Amino acid sequence: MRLTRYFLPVLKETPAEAQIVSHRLMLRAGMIKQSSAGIYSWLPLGYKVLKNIETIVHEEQQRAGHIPLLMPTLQSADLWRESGRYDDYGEEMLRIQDRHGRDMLYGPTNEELVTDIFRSHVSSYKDLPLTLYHIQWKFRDERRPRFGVMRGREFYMKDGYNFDLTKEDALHAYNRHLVSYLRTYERMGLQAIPMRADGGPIGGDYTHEFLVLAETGESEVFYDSAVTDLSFGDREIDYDDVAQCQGVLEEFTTKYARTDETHDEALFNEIPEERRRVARGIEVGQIFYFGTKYSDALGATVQGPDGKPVSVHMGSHGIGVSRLLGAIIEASHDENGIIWPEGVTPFHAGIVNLKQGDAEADAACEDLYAKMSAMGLEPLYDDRNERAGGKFATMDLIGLPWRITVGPRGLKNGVVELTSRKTGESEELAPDAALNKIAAIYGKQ
RNA sequence: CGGGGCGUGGCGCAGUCUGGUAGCGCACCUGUUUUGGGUACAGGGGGUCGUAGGUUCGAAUCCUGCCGCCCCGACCA
Repeated sequence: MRLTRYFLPVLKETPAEAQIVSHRLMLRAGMIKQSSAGIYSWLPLGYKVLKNIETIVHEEQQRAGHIPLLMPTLQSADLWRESGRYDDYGEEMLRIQDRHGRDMLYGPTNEELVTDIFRSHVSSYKDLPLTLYHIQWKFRDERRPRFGVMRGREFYMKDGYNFDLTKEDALHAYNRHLVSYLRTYERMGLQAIPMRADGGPIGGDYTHEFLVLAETGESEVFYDSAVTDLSFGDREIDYDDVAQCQGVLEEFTTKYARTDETHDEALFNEIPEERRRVARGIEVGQIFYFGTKYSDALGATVQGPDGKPVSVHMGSHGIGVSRLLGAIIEASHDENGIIWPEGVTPFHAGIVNLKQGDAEADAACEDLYAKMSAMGLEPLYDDRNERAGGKFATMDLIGLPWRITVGPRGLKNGVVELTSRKTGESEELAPDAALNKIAAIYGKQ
């Protein structure tokens, strides 16, 4: 993309309403525009990152054998009356009426809808196990939306639901989700620690929240520092292997890691003192096993081998896709702007032309741009007639991991400059060598 | 929902106390200049002062209602 043809409304000054760094940077980098309290338009750059994150979530869900579908945002109140949650959910649920006066609602979650789909079409134990998920906009009418996309009223979320014949099968689904979530967050350059959590209104004995450590996190967390040494890495996983999934769960959840909801001071104090950590975290996902709560309420049963109806065991699992943008920025930025992890960056690299209009510099940039595109990489070429300082400031703000700086001075010696956004380190390389290095980083060679 | 604060060109703000018909910086447009980390100068366009009502010869400014937004707390992906 050429910057002169793009829409990137960056701001030099920070809008007054933004208090935390991710919100400020998202506004300054032209990623979002607030529409009303807790509701945002996603401008091109923000939309691009949102879609990148969504893609990773889709890929990892499907790798784990989960099946995508799409349910509506607007739901009939009838199903919610049937489950008993129409009255229970309270003020956070946005209730509306259609022209016929029928009660509708903007879905805050989808247990009712997905269970309805299930009971309409699944009637035999042979159809199990089944895990359905979707990524869809949700609305929860927060009393006090804040922190930009981290606590919006409208938010984009992956929610999935597993249906199993037995508790054992459902617990394997639980483990499978925990494993797939570890992979998902790592691909985004995040360390998200599974922590024992509280069931809340969804209920359930088994539940973990995934937290990204950040000073601005809303939850207080207590953990053994050994958990931050754990990394999923690129190990092979067979998601059908019950023992392997169970093993990963044990590896990642045995050490003490809890939020303030479930914190146990006595257990915490058993950790060697030098490994005790009290910090803050951003919740970016949660998994539940809740048994037959919804299947009982909504009559989701299958016929077992003996011909008798059995309520299915269910769990639900969520990843806050829109919230993740804020969480990633909270975890990865500096005083000059965002530092995107390579897994989610909106463009693979920036090309800065230090002297727009100089025939040699223009030609070198065009050549880099064409070659990079041919390699399947997406560069952002700053071809504005701006001064170097302005171009560098923009690149730093929007946080592309790599920048190629092209100017007449370097070209005289046959080199361009390749700079890492994260370390700030630069090296001078022949243009093709710089390209090869970027291609290798993104596995395009 | 309790407490606090703020609404003035796209953004950041001054002006409000003490009423006299709107200003600064950034951004934008034109020209000159400059060009390896946000050049300098000159000219220019753009504002129902959140909104409705009231007081007054006269309201951004004083009074009242309403709306919107932000922060702290309690609650939540």
